[in-house]
Amino acid sequence: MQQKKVEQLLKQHDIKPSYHRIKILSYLLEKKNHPTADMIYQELVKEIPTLSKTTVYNTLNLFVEKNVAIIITIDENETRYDADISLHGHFKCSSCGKIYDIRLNTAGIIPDELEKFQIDESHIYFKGTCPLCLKKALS
Amino acid sequence: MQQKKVEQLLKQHDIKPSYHRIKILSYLLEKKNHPTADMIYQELVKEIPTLSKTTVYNTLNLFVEKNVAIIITIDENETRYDADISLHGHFKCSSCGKIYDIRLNTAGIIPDELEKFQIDESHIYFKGTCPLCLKKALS
DNA sequence: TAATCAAATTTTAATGATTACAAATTTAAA
DNA sequence: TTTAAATTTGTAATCATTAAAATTTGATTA
Repeated sequence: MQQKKVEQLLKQHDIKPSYHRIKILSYLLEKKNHPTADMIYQELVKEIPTLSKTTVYNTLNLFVEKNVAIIITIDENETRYDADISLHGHFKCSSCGKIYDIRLNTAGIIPDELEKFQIDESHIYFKGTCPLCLKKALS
Repeated sequence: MQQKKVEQLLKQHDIKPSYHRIKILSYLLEKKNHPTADMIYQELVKEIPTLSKTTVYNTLNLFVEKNVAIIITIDENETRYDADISLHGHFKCSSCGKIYDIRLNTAGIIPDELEKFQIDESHIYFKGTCPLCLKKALS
């Protein structure tokens, strides 16, 4: 996605598109790797040597608050971020650590039991071993 | 559940039923409140003044390893535990903090996309406001 | 009963992610 | 150009969890 589009996306969500914010959102949108704050920091600090980790945290918190990104908690003590805010699932491979996006048949996903509940977020994820790692385990 | 049953449950899972382990598992089974390690510690230390928090952590880790309990991660930095190891969902109320168990229609819950994946764990949870808090908000 | 040994528990200290806070810098408006 | 507000930075603090070593417990055997 071009920088222009990223700026627009930020503006649409009421966020002033500063240099760092554009960089961080671009990272999320391009890599689609559900990174931790630290992964983002480690990558961007190469380009922006003055970058502070606090800025990464501040920015991510702002993104979540303004609905530009969502938090994914699959493993304890490992907060990850995703700029795909649509309802979708995840699969984390315990072997290689990769997190896959899973398209869900969202019809009938909300249990009747929750009829009287106000649902703000839905999360579905799986853990196990991905096909690539299963294959490797055989050889 | 009587102590005898709890002891049996531990033995069935290859865990020597020590006093502390029985207490901690009983807590999980009776309260069904998806507690954090600290919640368990704060409650049990009243009865067992010498109890150490490390013991609670050690025990919970053992339970997870031996499949007596599962970890529930809904909010970041808040690891919770559940002795109900069956496939079921959760709802956490952002207002009162309570975590509800949700029975799921498990049929067709696994997406076709994961056919070639080996799935070890499935997690489904929702966040929002529970009926009780919705009602309170009106008055 | 006493001695022995492994398992369980405790204590203390370390780690690592995240946040708090104040200072410095940048941006944008007047 | 000046000034206020927003953003970013740096440092220190916090909190959950784990690591490592010491101690206790409890079962087993001599």
